[in-house]
Amino acid sequence: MDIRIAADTAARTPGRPREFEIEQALDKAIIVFSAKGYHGTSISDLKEAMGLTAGSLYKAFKDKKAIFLASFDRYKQVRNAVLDAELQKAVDGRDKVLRMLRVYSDASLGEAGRRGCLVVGTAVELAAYDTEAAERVQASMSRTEDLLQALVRQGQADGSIRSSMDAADMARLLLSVVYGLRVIGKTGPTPEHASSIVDAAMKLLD
Amino acid sequence: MDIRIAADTAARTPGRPREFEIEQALDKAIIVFSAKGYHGTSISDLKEAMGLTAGSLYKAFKDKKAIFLASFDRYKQVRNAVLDAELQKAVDGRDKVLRMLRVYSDASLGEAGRRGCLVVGTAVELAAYDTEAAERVQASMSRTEDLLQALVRQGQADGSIRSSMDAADMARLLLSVVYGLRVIGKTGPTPEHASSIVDAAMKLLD
DNA sequence: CCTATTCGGAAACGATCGTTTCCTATTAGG
DNA sequence: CCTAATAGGAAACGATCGTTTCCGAATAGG
Repeated sequence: MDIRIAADTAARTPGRPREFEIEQALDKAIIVFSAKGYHGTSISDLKEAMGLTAGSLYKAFKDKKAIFLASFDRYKQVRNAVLDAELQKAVDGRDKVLRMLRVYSDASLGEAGRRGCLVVGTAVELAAYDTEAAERVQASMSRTEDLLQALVRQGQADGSIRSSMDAADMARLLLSVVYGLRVIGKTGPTPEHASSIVDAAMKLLD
Repeated sequence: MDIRIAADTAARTPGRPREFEIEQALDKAIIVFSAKGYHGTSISDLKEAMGLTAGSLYKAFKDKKAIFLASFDRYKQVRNAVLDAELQKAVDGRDKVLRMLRVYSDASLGEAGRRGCLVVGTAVELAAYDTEAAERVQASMSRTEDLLQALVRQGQADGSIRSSMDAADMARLLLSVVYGLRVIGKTGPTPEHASSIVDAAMKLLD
């Protein structure tokens, strides 16, 4: 069985092999889509940013929409990895919430902040009339809300977060705060500005 | 002097008079721009929504960008009027904050919520590379933040809001909450969902 | 009444959009 | 070594984009 698996992983697809890494190309696409939005990004923009010709693009992806959705999925994967790594450093529930807020507030600063969040961007630009985009946004938002709620519950269980407020309500408010941070980040707040929002939000946990 | 003013207001411009009201047309444009964004809205979309031909559009506005900016300004004017009317009903500072949050939360529900906020949409889609759009977004956000801060200070002065937290910090957090509400509204939260966010935010004032 | 000016509307403009085609290059398998 | 299959790349596709032009209709001022 090991042999068969080894053979499978070693197996190459027939024909000329691709000369670029899909994920690296998507990382470039994410930057363009985040800054200019879906409709504001042309295939020419993507060709330049990803260093590919139209032929290679359309062999790797069905159409522009597929490039966008793949970028969205890759974005979620990368951001979730950053978040998970940060959460592992936390000592209790309250610390986890704090670190999560800081991940969002850091992402809202400077160049990355002006570039923006692909989830927020997709929600604002596409969710109203594109079902596929709306589903991914909805799933992403639910996931983030659920995570926040779990962190709050953990903090309430370990005593680091007050239990006098419903965890679900607290999570929804914090969800609103993090997306708001991403919106405010588009016009470039100062680090002090962003961290004051995080600090104020944390007072809710007392 | 009264006579001169009356003559001025009565003065008509030469040539054939315009057959539509600019502000009514802009109200239609706002709906389209909010739902589909700037780049997602074509001149054909605007023609259909506003009930105009390209000729009339380009005689009333320099170009597509000018239509958008005029829509943005009109949107701000309309929303500010709604907000001001609501604030006048309030009995104290805390009540003003509550009513302001409710104005945003109401706007985030149902069809209007899915359509979205033109300020948030412009921030997300255009602010990163369009200076003119970024300036208006920045001005709008600052104005909203300043208003929130003034309301909080008023509440702290009349004793309806706790003074143990800095008004500027509180205002920034609430600013983040209202923009977050608008983002969440794009995927259609339930009224209970939205009002639970408002209720949770109000607990910050205790 | 005549002239100047603006509007409404249809048609047409070049530019750019997203996408496809076609040819060559490069690989795997028999 | 030959065949099948895929990738890279340039050129070209029809469609749609934002915008302009042109013409008849409607108004104000002299």
